[in-house]
Amino acid sequence: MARILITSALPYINGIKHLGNLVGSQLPADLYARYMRARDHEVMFICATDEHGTPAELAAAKTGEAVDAYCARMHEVQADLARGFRLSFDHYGRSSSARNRALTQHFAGKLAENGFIEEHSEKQVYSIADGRFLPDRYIEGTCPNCGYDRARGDQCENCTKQLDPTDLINPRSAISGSTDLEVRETKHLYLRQSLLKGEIDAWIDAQTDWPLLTTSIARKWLHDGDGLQDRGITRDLHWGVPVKKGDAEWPGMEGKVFYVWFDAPIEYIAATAEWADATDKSDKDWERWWRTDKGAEDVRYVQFMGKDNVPFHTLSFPATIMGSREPWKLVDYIKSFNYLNYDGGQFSTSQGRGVFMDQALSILPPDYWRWWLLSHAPESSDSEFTWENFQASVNKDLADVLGNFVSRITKFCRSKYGEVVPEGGETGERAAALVAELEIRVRAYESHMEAMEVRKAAAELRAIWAAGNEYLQSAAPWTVVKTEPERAAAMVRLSLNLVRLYAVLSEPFIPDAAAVMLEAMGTTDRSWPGNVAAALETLPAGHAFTTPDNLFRKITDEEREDWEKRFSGVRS
RNA sequence: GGCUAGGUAGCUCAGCUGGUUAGAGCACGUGACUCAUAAUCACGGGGUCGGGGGUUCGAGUCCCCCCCUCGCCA
Repeated sequence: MARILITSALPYINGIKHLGNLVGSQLPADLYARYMRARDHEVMFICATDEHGTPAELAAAKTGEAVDAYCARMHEVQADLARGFRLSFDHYGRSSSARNRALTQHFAGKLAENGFIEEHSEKQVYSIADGRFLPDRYIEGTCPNCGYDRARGDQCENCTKQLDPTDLINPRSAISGSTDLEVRETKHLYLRQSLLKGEIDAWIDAQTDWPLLTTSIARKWLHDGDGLQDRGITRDLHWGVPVKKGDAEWPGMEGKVFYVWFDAPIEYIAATAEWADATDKSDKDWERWWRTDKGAEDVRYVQFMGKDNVPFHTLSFPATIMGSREPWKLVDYIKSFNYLNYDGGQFSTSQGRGVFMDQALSILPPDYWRWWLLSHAPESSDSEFTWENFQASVNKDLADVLGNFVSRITKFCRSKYGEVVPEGGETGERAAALVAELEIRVRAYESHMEAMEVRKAAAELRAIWAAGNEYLQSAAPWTVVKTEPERAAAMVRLSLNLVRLYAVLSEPFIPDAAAVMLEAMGTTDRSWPGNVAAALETLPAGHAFTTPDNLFRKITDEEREDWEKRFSGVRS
């Protein structure tokens, strides 16, 4: 039994995520976690909402809530949706937790002690009306280069010229529109990543089994231009982790907070501590996942994320951990995803384009979405969601291939033998061939799951389902039963056992349907098939079962057209 | 403009270090079956592997040039 730590990139707090966000990290991470648990490994699966920063403050201001109340509410909304999609987090934490505050301050203190923090004085624009400093994106004005009147503080979107906020003509706050601005001197902390460049470089070089997508992004940032740059880790905001050196005050940094990218990944660790708190465990229990001096040396740590998150996880977060000079666990494998497009364009949170998690669940149960998203995960390149493809995939794979298999065998058995696994007879050559095929396919499925080859695993699982239909079709118990009822009984017995096997194998993809299948088969035996032949003798003759309702319904053309229209525009 | 990843059957995609007639699922056609959610199973049609050069006995697979899509960066 191995110990596997799994984290999914943290969804930002300001709003409901779309299906592209879901398939880019949380969903494949859940697939992997469920599979590893099914294989009897000890799994810690962690996710959390990323709550700090200006976007959260602005979103709260819009709804008229205090920012902490807004975050608490939105956390519940997102946690609810995660449950709705059956995401099996051991803990769904919050980056605004007390644990993360303490841990973030602890890391900052250690980094300072070890000489990896530098104080910089800089000039920034302060808005008197808003009572705050305005980061680059939150100040607008006229571009001195081209005259475009909505240039942002960091860049003019019209002529692409890079700007300093102080260059803008007639600058105004993008938050309130106020022009009552002044330039103030402010001090910030920088993480001296440049000093760690050699160490990070060597570490990346050692990751020979990582996908090119991951290492090439890291190398680009390490080697381009002047190499890895130091980064500011503090901001003049109210909402965030107060800047402290461990438990101690940080002179000159009063009223400032850590920048969100610094505290967010630390939340992976803090959320595990939150898990311990929530389940009445001790510090030891979470530290054995994260501290290599306290039992984590045999943990395999896998991170899931979209490609946009790769730089933070290959450079910034490792720099934080390495620079602490404490024995924290570094990631062992990063699984990154490309983007999912929506019907010829991009999913867009800001424009409300695409299908969002709450909308998806309002029209169909989670298994339908899980199956389509995972079997079309954007692994090797960006992939595309279309309603037509979704309908075809769900109807064919889930309803016709798997659902109908369960339906035809349980109903046939019920009408000929009653709702009991029939006894007698011997299975023949066809059954032996089926077992041999499944033995090969199940091993292939396992190796794809272990390698996190999500699409390939889905394709293999589908082939495993189809093998059951092929067997039934060629064995034809409905014909055999007329002349040799015992031989037909053996075929039915084998097929009912296939239903249980399918439930066990399919659970990581479609947990609800798997639960229904197991319940219908009247068993709680979820043991993984070490040997397919043996696994197909789990339900003995005389074992009672029930005939379930259809596992999946089909999506009609009318529904598809309706949804296509409903989700074509902008979310209201 | 620089960089990454792509451009393979109508659609969504596989094709590792170059090697027999280029694969899968869906869609389409024909047949079989009738237990089942008008489901299933078998067989078949369909591609000059973005374009052009080159290396090689042999290239979708390597090299060069060009075109197109997507993303990141400046």
